[in-house]
Amino acid sequence: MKQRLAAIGTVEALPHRVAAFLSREIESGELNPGTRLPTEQQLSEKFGVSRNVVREAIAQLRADGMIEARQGVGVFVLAPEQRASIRIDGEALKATGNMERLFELRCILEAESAALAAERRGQEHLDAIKAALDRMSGEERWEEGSIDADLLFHREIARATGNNYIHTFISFVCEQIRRSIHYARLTNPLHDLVEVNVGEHVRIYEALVAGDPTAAEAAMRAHIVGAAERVGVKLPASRAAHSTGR
Amino acid sequence: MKQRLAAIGTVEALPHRVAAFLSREIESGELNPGTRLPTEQQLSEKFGVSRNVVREAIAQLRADGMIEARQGVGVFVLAPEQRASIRIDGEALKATGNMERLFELRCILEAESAALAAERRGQEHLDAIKAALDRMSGEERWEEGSIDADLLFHREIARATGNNYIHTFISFVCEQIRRSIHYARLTNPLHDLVEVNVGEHVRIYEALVAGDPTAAEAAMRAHIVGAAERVGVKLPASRAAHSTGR
DNA sequence: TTATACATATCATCCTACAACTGCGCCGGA
DNA sequence: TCCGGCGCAGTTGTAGGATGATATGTATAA
Repeated sequence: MKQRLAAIGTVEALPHRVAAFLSREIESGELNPGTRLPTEQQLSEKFGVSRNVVREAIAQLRADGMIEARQGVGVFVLAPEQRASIRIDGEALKATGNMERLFELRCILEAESAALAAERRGQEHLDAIKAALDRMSGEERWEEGSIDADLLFHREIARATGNNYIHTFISFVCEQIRRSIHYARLTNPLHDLVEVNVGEHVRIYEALVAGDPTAAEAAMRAHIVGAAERVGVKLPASRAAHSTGR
Repeated sequence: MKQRLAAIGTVEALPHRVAAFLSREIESGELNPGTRLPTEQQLSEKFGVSRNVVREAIAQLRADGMIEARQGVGVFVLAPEQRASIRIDGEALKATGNMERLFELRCILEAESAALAAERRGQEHLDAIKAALDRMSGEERWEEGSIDADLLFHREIARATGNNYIHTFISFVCEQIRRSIHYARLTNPLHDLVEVNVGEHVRIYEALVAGDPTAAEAAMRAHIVGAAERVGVKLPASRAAHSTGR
């Protein structure tokens, strides 16, 4: 039985499509943990691809810890708790495509990140943050380079928390933001208020230098609300104004 | 030029070993972002394996967003910030201090999540949360089933925020937590204080029913600090006590 | 009944060949 | 000299067969 893999116009690689198909089947619960997948032979016939392609697809799923292959026996679906690694990919988030929600998450993460950074930052962190700030200020308009510098500024703050998980998460969110910005530019003209943007960053930086968690958090919240508005997103007020004083 | 892959006693699959080798080279900075990897042919000769094995290794790295393959050109190293996915593997949790950092991240996400959920939850959300709570209470000891119910409780709260990004992130962290619990159980005996744990959850639930964001956030922070302590992790006090009153 | 040997199924690896794509240089014409 | 088309070499992508390694079930013999 041959089965067409979503015949989109895209030239996406075959292994990726097979992996995505199996992945959906597993996530949706059609294939319960513990069940055995069809053999490589059967899968290659089912999808109309070579076994080689199937093997690469399985390699991807196995790298994600979603399945386990036992030589001479078969390939089995793993339960979430016995997975060796976990992954979030950008595609999963793009589906909702809701910039407002993305900024909301960003606000949560970065506000706390700023507060933690204010308490824990060392001189080297301040230097790195300052360097990013300077790069940002040098730009005339809000171009690609200044977006880079902007996001670097935020990543450096995350790094200053000393918590690698926070750093990883914020880096990830920043990349999503970058893509959203690209998209937003196409739909509605951005207000290139460079000086406003830089001013907000300066206030965050000053709070970090002062080692004042409360001020850093407040400045960060204000900045993200502002940044959201500049790309045409309005955050719910209740959360935006949340816990600025503790 | 043949090169021996770390000849550990383990019978780990060849593709995994190749992927690990390349991964280390990239992480350590020996291969800068933008540089081209040797061709599949060269790699297969270098490692003394077939090209097929090399391809599977590359497939894994590509799934991690670490490299990018362009047909007819070559395979290139991607910069960390342009990776399309984030991944954390279980081994990393065993490093000292990682669990503490993980709980710190969890505290940030879940505290805000609880506050948002208190504002936005509908009746269906409350029902789902209550169902998880009941399942948890039914258990005598802190067994696998109650851990499932516990994490489900938290995921349902995340879902009640109506923000899919938050839900995805918290689900991700929850899986890490599950694993850290498994690991903690092996090293030090857990205090099976079921009633304490359930009590903390009840207080969160009540705050959600009441629609009180402040109380929900406080209850969640108290719970996570308590949960961390029960697996032998002490969160920094400054953050644990943060902004419980706003 | 039990234990050993065999047959089978399946994944793991290797191999060769070809297709698809890219970049670059060669070559002919204006 | 300049320029554009065209083919060639190199690289990844896909196909398919062959063989080795390993686990599982089965049949046979003691």
